[in-house]
Amino acid sequence: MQFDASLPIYQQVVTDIKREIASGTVHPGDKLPSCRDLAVRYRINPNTAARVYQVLEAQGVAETRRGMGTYVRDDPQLKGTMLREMADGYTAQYVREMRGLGFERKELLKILAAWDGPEEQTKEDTGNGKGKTDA
Amino acid sequence: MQFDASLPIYQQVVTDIKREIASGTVHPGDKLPSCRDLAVRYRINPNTAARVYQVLEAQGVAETRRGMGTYVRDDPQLKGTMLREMADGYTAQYVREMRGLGFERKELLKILAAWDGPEEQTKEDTGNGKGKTDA
DNA sequence: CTTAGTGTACTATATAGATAGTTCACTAAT
DNA sequence: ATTAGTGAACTATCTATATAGTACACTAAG
Repeated sequence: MQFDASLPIYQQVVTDIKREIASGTVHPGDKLPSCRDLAVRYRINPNTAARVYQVLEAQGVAETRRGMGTYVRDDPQLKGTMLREMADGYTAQYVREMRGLGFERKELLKILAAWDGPEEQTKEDTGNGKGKTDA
Repeated sequence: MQFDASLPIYQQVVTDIKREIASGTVHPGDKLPSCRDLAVRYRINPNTAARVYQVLEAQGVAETRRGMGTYVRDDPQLKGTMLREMADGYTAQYVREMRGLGFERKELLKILAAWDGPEEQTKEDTGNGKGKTDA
């Protein structure tokens, strides 16, 4: 995983773990990696990894048991709640940004329907621009 | 304007000025406020304001003439170029985020079509949650 | 020339973030 | 009791950001 320099690393890792829960890759009750393992996986400092778990616990996403590890909160509704929360957050931000540029919802639908931009780069895909917004 | 603590202020001001150009509030050739005026308008430090113009110049959006001020580059295509650039950037990010949550384009269209969430708060709008994503 | 307004450059201070390294406290297994 | 693995708590250093304040160089207008 590569980090965006304009956002704290620990926040990006927090978001990534929440994404894994929301998308069903990690489940409520699952044990998360130890601070030291997490640091290795994301190539970050163990202190930064510990901070990730402190934030997740503060947000009610994870539970920490000293000496035992950190676990995803065992709440069957957790996945659905987080999926809705994150999707709504992304959508609200997108609509806000596009409105700031002068686009109304109707135009957003047209742009998204025509969107074929950067579809997951693969090895063979040399990534020629292809078509984007023609508005 | 209020700033997001998780992003450098100068970057947020840069984006705001580019948004004004893309949406047609400010036009190519227009004179931008002086560093000191900009600092007053955004309630930031004059040094931070100067940095904003350095970034805008580096990005080819503005031209600085020492002793005279900073101007939006006088290119008739600038507005269109920036509008496309910013809209594509926002859309690409949105699609990427939602795909990470497991949503395909078809679902995005449904979510956006049903979206009525946080429409620009006005004085009368007390901001009750209203309906959001029901996925 | 003088003045006002411009961008630029510098010193200094303060804070947040990230790193490195060490140590401690708790838990489970042996 | 010992050991290994866990989170937590420190000290220290470094960088980026933002602030305050001062000074300088250039431009146009008087």
